[in-house]
This record gives sequence, C-alpha cells and structure tokens, in this order.
Amino acid sequence: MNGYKSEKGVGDATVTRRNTRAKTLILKCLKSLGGKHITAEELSEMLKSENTPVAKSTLYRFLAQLEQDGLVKKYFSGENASCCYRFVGEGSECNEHFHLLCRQCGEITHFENPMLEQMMKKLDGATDFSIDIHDSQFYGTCKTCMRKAKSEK
Amino acid sequence: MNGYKSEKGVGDATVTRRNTRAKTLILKCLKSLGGKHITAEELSEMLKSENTPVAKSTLYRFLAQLEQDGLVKKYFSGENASCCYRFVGEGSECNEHFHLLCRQCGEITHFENPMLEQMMKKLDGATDFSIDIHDSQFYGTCKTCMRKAKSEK
DNA sequence: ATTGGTGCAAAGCTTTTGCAGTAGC
DNA sequence: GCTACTGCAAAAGCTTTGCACCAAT
Repeated sequence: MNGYKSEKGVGDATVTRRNTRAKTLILKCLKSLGGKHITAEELSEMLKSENTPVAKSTLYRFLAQLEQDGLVKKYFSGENASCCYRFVGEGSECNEHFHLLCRQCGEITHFENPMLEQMMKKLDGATDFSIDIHDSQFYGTCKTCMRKAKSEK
Repeated sequence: MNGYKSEKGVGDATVTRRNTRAKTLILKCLKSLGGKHITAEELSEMLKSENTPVAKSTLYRFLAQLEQDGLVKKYFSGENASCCYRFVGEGSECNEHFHLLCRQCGEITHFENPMLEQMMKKLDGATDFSIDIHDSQFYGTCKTCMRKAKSEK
C-alpha cells in the first residue's frame, strides 16, 4: 500500500539499479549531513538552493528505495506530520547519536552517550527484540521547557 | 499552525469546558483501553460500532484538547501515517509499558520492564532532559522478523 | 532496444479549519 | 442568553501513484 513493507532484502539483486543525475545529487546531500536527519521538504529545498532541483516524487521514490536497501532510516518526528530521513550507509560516521523529542516545544535534541548503548544491549536479552538505539526516539521535556514550567508556577 | 504547541498549560482555567455527549463517549472508549494506544480512525470505528458515532472533526478536536490537558499522549507509530493516542489520566493504571516498533513488519509490541525505568532515571541526569519512558518508542527488529531473516540466508 | 528513472499532475490519506446550527451552563 | 461544542464539508499538508517521455546499460 505504501511501499513500507519491503519484500526485497538488503542487497537483493532482482532489480537492476541505475546511476542517474537525481540519485547522485540526493545521495550527495544526504551524506553531507553527517548523520543528522532531514525532512523530504528540507531536502527538496536544499537541492533547489544548490541549483540542482529534483522532483518531489523522485525524492520520495529514491528515499523509499534507500530505506529498502538499509542505507537510510526513516523517522516520525512528532512536531509536524512530516518524516525525517537519515543516511546511515558508509561514509556516515555520525551514527552514535539518538534523539530526544521535547513534547512541549517539539524540539529535537541530538544526544550521544555510550552508556545508553550498554543499556540497550541488556534490554535486547530481556525483550526478544533487537533494539537499534540509533533508530529510537525518546519523548520527554527539554531543559528550557522545564525551566519555563517552573517559573510559571 | 497545527495546534500542537499549546499556550495553555495543564489545568489552565481561562476556557470553560463543557460536558457533552461526544466527550463522554470518547473518554469512555479511551479509558476502556487500559492504557493501550489507539488511532483516531480506530477510535472512530469503535464509537461507530457501539452505535454512538462521533464526527472525526470532533474527535480530533477533543483529542487535541485532552493532549493539552495532559490526559492523553500522542504518538507517531511509523507503520502508516496516522498517529496513536493513549489515555494517561486517572483510572489508567496500565502506564507501565513502552513500545517496541519493528522496522521490518511495522508491528508494535508492548513491553513492560521495571529495569528500563531505572535506566531512564540515570539518563535524566546525564542529558538535561526529562525522559518519559512511557512515551518513548524503540525501533528494532522483532523475533519473528529476525527468524525470517535468518532462514532466508 | 530494453526497461529503470524522471518530472508533472492528479489522487490518496490523515488531520485541520470554517461555518451554521445545537446544547451546556 | 451566552458561547463552547458539534457535525458537515471543504481545505490543507505530506506522500504516493499514473503516465508519458527520457536515458542508463
């Protein structure tokens, strides 16, 4: 229905992929982000501002393909209704962060902490579920909003 | 823009709230779920099947109100484009679970483990961010999909 | 020459909004 | 009686899809 459930595994070779202008440009942008996420809209604007525009449909189609291939991870941020994409293939060294999502202001904070990694490994054993901490997002309240809430009391 | 950022705090009394048929029905449904989440669509169907239909617009408006009041938490599941809502006000005793979201099949598993609670408390100190574990979602791969992936190799 | 990829426009979905009528308080 | 609430329909916003043309292999 939405192409999210892939029947083709990572590296499946039943479909020949071609190298094209649009794909090269999109990948270049994604890689330049150093592991940070971006929305489809932002990516589209980025390409436009570099005078190398790509149609939205092409963008979405290629992102879905990349997700299928395991080179891109798709998120749901929560603040608005749009998704975030993040490049995780080779060349992306910044995989060691995860996302804190503030319920009050909607801000996404990036956080890096090896401790969490260890925690998740423990959890894996307890859950029969292989948790990918880099894909996970945590809801909560950020420092600024906590201060604001306190001062309003 | 989307009503997500509320300017009214929890328990703000600047607006008089009225008790109505629709509100009572919606709350009854939410409470009957015992802390499990539900989509707007499912909630609408639930009300319809009980011969007490409520307009979608009313549903969304009241859910937004409840979220503002802190009685309902809103999620973004990932499998489809729709949001999940969960009642967390009084009468909801089943708050002690969190969500494991399988990237392969999109299934949401509910998991309960006090250990995680302790972990998150530790994290709070490290992050300047008050994490609400009950709101957080973990991405990963579920048992079934892991088995499937193995057998396909 | 095949057939995957592209761009455009249209359609699909979920969610929000405008508005006139209804019903709590 | 005031005004919050409701339902309907329309609009909005993000994403997907159909289709004809283009271009990589």
